[in-house]
Parts: sequence; C-alpha cells; structure tokens
Amino acid sequence: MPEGLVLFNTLTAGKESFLPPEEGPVKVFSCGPTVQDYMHAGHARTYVFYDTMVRYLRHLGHRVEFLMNITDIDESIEAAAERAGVKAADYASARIEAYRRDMDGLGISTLSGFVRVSEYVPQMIRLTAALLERGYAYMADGIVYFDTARYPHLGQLAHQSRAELKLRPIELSEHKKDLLDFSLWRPAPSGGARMESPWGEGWPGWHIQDTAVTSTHFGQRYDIHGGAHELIYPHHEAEIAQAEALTGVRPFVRYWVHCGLVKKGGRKMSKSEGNIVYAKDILSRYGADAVRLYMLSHHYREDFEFDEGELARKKEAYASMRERPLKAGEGADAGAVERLLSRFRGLMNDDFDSPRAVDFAVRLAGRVDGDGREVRAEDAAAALSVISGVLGVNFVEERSL
RNA sequence: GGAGGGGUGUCGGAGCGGUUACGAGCUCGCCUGCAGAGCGAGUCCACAUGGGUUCGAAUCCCAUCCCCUCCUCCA
Repeated sequence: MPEGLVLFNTLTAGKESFLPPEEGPVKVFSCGPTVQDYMHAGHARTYVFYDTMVRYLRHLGHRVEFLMNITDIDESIEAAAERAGVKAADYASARIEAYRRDMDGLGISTLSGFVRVSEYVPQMIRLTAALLERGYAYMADGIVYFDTARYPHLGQLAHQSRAELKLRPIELSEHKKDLLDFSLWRPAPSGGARMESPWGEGWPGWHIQDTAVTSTHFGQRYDIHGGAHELIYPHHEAEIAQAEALTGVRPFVRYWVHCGLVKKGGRKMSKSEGNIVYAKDILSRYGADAVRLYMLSHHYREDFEFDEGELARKKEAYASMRERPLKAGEGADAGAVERLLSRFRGLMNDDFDSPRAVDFAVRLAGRVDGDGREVRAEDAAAALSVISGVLGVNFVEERSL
C-alpha cells in the first residue's frame, strides 16, 4: 500500500497521489443543487460523499475550505414556481431552506460556504465582459457566446477531440459561430426575472455561475472540484475553458473528482425519469446513520441501483450494533488505537474506499479487527470514536459529561 | 466515439494472494391435526475466456469477449 492519499483524477484519467497546495488551505468546490425540487437520494449520495471526503482530508491534518453553490436562477425554478402559483424568488428561498434541512439531516457539516449563485451576478457580468474584451466571447442575436475556437484545450476532461464533441452539440442555435460554443449571457426568458447587464436585461449562462463563485472565493486556481460524472461535459469542460481563457493558469483545478449516479429501475434517478426517492423521506424512515452507512457502502465512483431493502437492512444492522454500544472512555492503549486508525487510513487512502472502511468500522464495533483478531473494547471504542467523526456515522456512545 | 463500473454456485451478493462469506430459494429431516414459523442438514468448493507471475489466484499482470450506466438539462 503506497503512503498517503491516492485519488482518481478525471483530468488525467488515473489515480494520483494527493499533493496539498503549497500554501493555504485545500480548496474544494462541489456542484450543488438547482433548487427546483426537494433533494433526492442521488443528491444525497453525492453530498454525503464529498462531506466524507472533506472530513477525511481534515482527519489527515489538512485545512480545508469546502464550498458548494446553489443554483437559484434557472428556468426550471421559474416553471416550478409558476405551477405552485408563487413568485420564483419565494419558491427558491423555500426550497433552499428545505435543502438546508436535508443537508443537516444527512449530517453534512463540513461546508464552509453554501452560496446562492444569484448573489454573484455582478461577478458573472465582470467575467463575461472580460471574456468579450479579450476576444474569447462574441455576441450573436442578443446572446453572448463563449468562442470555443479560441480555446485549444476543450475536451481535455471528457478525453475527446473537438470533432468527437461536435457529435453531441449543445445549445442549438443558428447564430453561433461553432456548434460547441455556449452562452455566457442571454436575454431573459418570457415571464422570468430580469437582471441588468451591459448586454440588456437577461440571465447568466449556467457554466459561468460556478466560475463566478469559485473565482470570487478561491481565485485563479483551486484544488478539488467535485460533482457527478454526468456534469463532465459540457458543464465542467466549459468551466475550465472560461477560467483558463481568462487567467491563463493551467490547470484551473488540480484534481477533478467525479462521483457516480444513483439509479432506480436501471436508469439514473432524475426528475424527468420520474423515479425520484426524496432524501427527506428516506431520512425520516431510516435515519441519518443508516442512510450514510448505505451511501458510503458503495464506492463513490460506482453507479448503483437504489435498493430500499438494502437500506432497511442497514438500518437493522446499525440498530443491532447500537444495542450493545461500545463506550468511549478511558483505558485505551494509544499504540493499539493508532494501529487501528492507520489501518482505517490505509483503506481510505486508496481513492476513498469507503465500502471497505465502513466494513472495517462495523467489525471494530464488534471488537474484531480487519484480520478477525479480537480487539480490546477500550481500544476499539477509542478508534471508532475518531472513525465516527470521519464517516459521520455514530459507532460509539460518547461519554456524557 | 469517450469515460466509469461490472462479469462469482438457482438468484441476490461479499471477497483485495492461502481457512466452505452471507442472504434468499429449493430438497430432506425434526416439530405440527394441516399449513406456517422455528430448528437441523444438504444444494457435488462456483468465480466470463485465453495466457502469465507465484509453492499457491476469484483475488496481481497481459490480451480477448460480453453486460450496465453516463456523456441535451441534470448530483
């Protein structure tokens, strides 16, 4: 087992050793939700994973800033608000509150910022203006487009050439110079809220929203960008193009860490498929510990079928484990505890192998180590107390003061 | 075309170099007025294919075949 954390980087399509930045905290950004509806199990999986990733990085001693955006400007929100007969802004605010409740319910406690993109419109306008000024963008039919022909590295994340990318054109329009160009600013849709800009009242493009948030808080480069792998193209590809065109700093993000999707009925869970299971429902039925245990028992890069029976079994397993809880207390042998934790780290260091780490924790709760050898209750409890903090699952009963 | 994940006994599903995982189903037995539940035993030690490394591979390496997911918006 190689020393230190190794993670899979989509950009290089391979596992790499994680090297922290030369100075300052590890800066982590993950794509957050568009608040058109409540959080579903797929979102929950994603957020639980990145939360765990950040907990683990902190456990390793890194200082981490973890930022997530909330997309609260979107046609789907306007549409949902109209169906509900309320104003879009009110609708978005209510859904954001619901999201915060679900995030809390899931034990996602690592965020240093969970920000609404609508508060970053001035930055989006500034970035768009700068791209226009430097010739990386142009106007056509009232829309400001990013000129992908000017950026030579498009496709680096998806590992595809421009020709291959063109097989899947985005944002169809006859006014674009190139099939691959994407919008930075466009006129407001009818009935939608309007935002002032030098190019008329309108809306920011999707991709510039995240770039505005991260450039504000993280500057020209940051360390880890997360999100599900469905976002690689065009979203993440566009983010890279915008940022690097503007700053010339490559790579814009050092490690791209994409997670897999949750499926239901063989297809990815999504509103349009109509196969959604809401996070709030599984939380109330099974509890945060069981839900996290279930999510983390699948490796983050793996797509998996949402199986409620399996989740129910996790709940039972967790409940029976808690019937005779280990109590964190005195009498632990520091050396033995450290050996157990180093074993745990060995697992997590291999591209965040949470399924095996969870298995290890469950065994430890039964006072058995990874080799099936018995562990003293005091040592197991002390190690589990730390592991609980990393996985966000309570395996021990903390001593009440 | 690209990327990721897989191919294990009837099914589901572990396994990460060396003791039959486990669960479900099925079969038989015990129990029972019958059925079920429960208990016990069994379901011939299975791992996509072909090579290789090794004293030893489902587990590591190479090649091949097949399956699933994702690549408009989307976590």
